[in-house]
Amino acid sequence: MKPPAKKPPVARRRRPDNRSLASHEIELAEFFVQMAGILGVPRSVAQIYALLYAANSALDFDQIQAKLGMSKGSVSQGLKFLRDHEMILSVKAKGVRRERWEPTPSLAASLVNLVRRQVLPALQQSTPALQRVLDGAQTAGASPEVLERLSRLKRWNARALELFPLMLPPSRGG
Amino acid sequence: MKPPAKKPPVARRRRPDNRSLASHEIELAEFFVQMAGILGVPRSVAQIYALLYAANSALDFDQIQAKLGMSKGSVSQGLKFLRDHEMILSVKAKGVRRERWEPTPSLAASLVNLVRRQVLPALQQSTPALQRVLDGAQTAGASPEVLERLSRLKRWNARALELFPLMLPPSRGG
DNA sequence: GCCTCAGTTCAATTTTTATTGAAACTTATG
DNA sequence: CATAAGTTTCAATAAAAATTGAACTGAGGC
Repeated sequence: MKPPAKKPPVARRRRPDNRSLASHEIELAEFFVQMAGILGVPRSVAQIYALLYAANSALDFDQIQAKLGMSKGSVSQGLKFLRDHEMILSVKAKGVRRERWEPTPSLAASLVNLVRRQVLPALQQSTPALQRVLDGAQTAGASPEVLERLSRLKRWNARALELFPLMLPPSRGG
Repeated sequence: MKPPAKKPPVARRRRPDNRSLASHEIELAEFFVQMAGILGVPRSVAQIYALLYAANSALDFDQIQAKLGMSKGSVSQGLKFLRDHEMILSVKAKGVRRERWEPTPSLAASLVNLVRRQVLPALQQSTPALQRVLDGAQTAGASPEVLERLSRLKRWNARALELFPLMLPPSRGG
């Protein structure tokens, strides 16, 4: 587990100093980076999202790269992640090739999506696995307490699978 | 973000082969490891928990180390983590120095604890931060849309802070 | 009071994950 | 069709996180 933030986390890494960002943009990025950390989303993705979130208008690839001092690769991957999770939308002006990005209206929906994509596949996989575990334990002569624990786990798993899809309609087309 | 499990994840790392674990114990460990991954809990911790979860009786330090083929350091830190999050309990027989461990009765409560400890401090910190962001944006002449987004974020943060403590009584003594 | 056992700490190391950047790919457009 | 803008890919590299193990601590027993 990541070391729980000891003292002043003295910036050891050579990060661009983002002179072009206003202080409130920097602070918002810090907020998103922290939240993203909990969800296992990389810093660069959170930074991009924060930038778009606080922007008065949609931004294009190069603006993002310049403002954050980030490599093309990171910007591309970050935008892909955000697109895939329906957290940003492209705003196309006709006659303009370049895509411009802004956050989707509902951050809430995006977050639910994000969590669902992490958790659902795991839950689905584990349904048969937990059954096998229970069978194995029974065969191996596990105590009644252990069998009870394992059954409870299996019931939970099943219930979570039922409940999850109700949180929000799945993304269309997926 | 961790590469999303490409092909057969051919075990590259030299992990102990745990010959002494029954197949259902191994499969349960895999389940817990996967779930732990989502919560950002290290593999070794999940393995220890799984071992205790499927054990017919409480296990001591050396038994855990032997069964999992893990270093003393990892076992010590893993047990500390599990203790700190109230996921295991020590069962003391008198006249015996060595501590023996078993899972706490409620995995649910433990998980809520775990999540709360990750999220609550972040939410608390961000309350003033988000206010500053909003003020800064206002000063910097942000558009009404941006100001609206930021206010919504702030309201959410506040609401989450209200709601969280209701999930379960906080651990006593903390 | 010393010795031993049980466990902890933490610097060094290994493993995993994120980021970079140059080359490759993909269209719109002259 | 050639060009070039816009973007993606991916091998190499950097950074972060987990694990190890040897030195250390401290509670009991003797």
